Amino acid sequence: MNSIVTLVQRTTAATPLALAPLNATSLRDQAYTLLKNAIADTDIYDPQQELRLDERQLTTALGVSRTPIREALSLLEQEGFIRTVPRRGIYIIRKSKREMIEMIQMWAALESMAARLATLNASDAEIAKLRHLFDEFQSSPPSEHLCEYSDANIAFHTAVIALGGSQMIVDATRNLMLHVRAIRRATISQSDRAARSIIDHLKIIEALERRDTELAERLARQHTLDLAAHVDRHCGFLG
Amino acid sequence: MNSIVTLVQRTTAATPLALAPLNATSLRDQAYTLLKNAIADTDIYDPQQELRLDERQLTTALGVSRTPIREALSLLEQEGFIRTVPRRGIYIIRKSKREMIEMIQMWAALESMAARLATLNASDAEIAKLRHLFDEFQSSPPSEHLCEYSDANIAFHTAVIALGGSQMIVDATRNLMLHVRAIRRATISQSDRAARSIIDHLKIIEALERRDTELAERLARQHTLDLAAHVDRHCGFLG
DNA sequence: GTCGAAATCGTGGTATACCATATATGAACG
DNA sequence: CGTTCATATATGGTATACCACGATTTCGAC
Repeated sequence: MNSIVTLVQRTTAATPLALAPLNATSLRDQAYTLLKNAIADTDIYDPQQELRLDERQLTTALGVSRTPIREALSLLEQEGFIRTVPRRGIYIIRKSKREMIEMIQMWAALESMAARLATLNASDAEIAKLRHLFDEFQSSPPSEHLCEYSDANIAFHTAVIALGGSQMIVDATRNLMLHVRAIRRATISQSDRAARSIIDHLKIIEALERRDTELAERLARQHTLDLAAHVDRHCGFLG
Repeated sequence: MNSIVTLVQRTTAATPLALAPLNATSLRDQAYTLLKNAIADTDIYDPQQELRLDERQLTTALGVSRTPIREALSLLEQEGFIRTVPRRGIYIIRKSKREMIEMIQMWAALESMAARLATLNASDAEIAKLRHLFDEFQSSPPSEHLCEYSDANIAFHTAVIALGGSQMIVDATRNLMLHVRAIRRATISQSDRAARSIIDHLKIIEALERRDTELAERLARQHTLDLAAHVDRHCGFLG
């Protein structure tokens, strides 16, 4: 592959918006992002879903050699999204119920710590923005637009974590999110979780506003641990 | 490299103990483990320390080609141990003070969650073993053997996390440990932290034994947050 | 002697060929 | 018809050659 082709490829692929970081990212990173998004958008808990990846096939699909593909797959394997079995293939991992619960518990630990830090470090303005996130959902019951509510739900938790101001926690939570998202989609429509969820969220916001460190931490933790308990009871379809 | 040489290399390198998993690990994984340990054993906060790695140099040192080396380095980069700068080199990362504090806070979040889970799920026998870990240090003051105390200190925290029963938390904490270990080594000898540390640990053990979920969680969190505050005050040598 | 341009070199990124071996396939033999 | 062993094939692992590009050095002009 000569330089012109390489340049064209990079230019076209690295311009999802006009504002590219000026430096073309490596093919490895592009492949990594692409594959990660693809996996995140796949309903891996559909029993019909094909979970096997093929290195050679990906190279032709993405138009690059095996090297950057393999490096990207190595990263995804370390993050627990895929598993490579020598001489068998590369498979997207279906998380077991136990693993899913552990991830939610870990999420609870990190978000509650973020809530604690938020009461100590976040500005009033930042906390106020959090409340605005939910204004639109107070007017109408969430059962009418579950899909948007699910997005707002995720946005709320992401915002709380960002409020904590710890980049380390933000990064650690991002991958957990991708794993848990599929389950959250499935559980939000069950029973009356959406309504209860809003109440919980408002209480968390109030605790943050009052700078009640212990309460905010406890509420954030318990809210997510409730999800873990719910998954434990009602998600038998997980391994 | 022919097959015999490869076989010999694998056999010798994969036998730290007689009980190898029967399947020789890949060169990538061997290089990964080797480099990770090497970095962990390096005093990266010594200003004199050379922090630059060289791919080609590593290949001759380990006797393998660049490919497995590069894949191993990719993993280490994702874990935050190194950073590759195109056309400049690969550098071991020195964590800033802020990053170090964030890691300790994250540690606090995860260990306190593990303590919570331990009160709910661990057996009495497992908790009892935790107390035995510290029997030897009750007889003589820890100031007399700080080095061993530091090891025991790490062993205690690792044991609490294991007691939680969450493999996810155990894995997430393992890398944090490597990063924090260097600092813990430096801080344990300062002031009277060792003595206070033992008192804290005993209180945590008591809470676990009494199955006091909230207390165990709170003590574990506060103990580690104290370390974060200590680093914040006394570790100006960090970036 | 100094500044700048050109050549060289060093380094990470990529492509590709080759290797080892588990699994699959099928033929031969009972 | 079933079992077994040899061959083929597929797949991940590794080695290596090449490339692009920035840093450094070198050399020449002023």
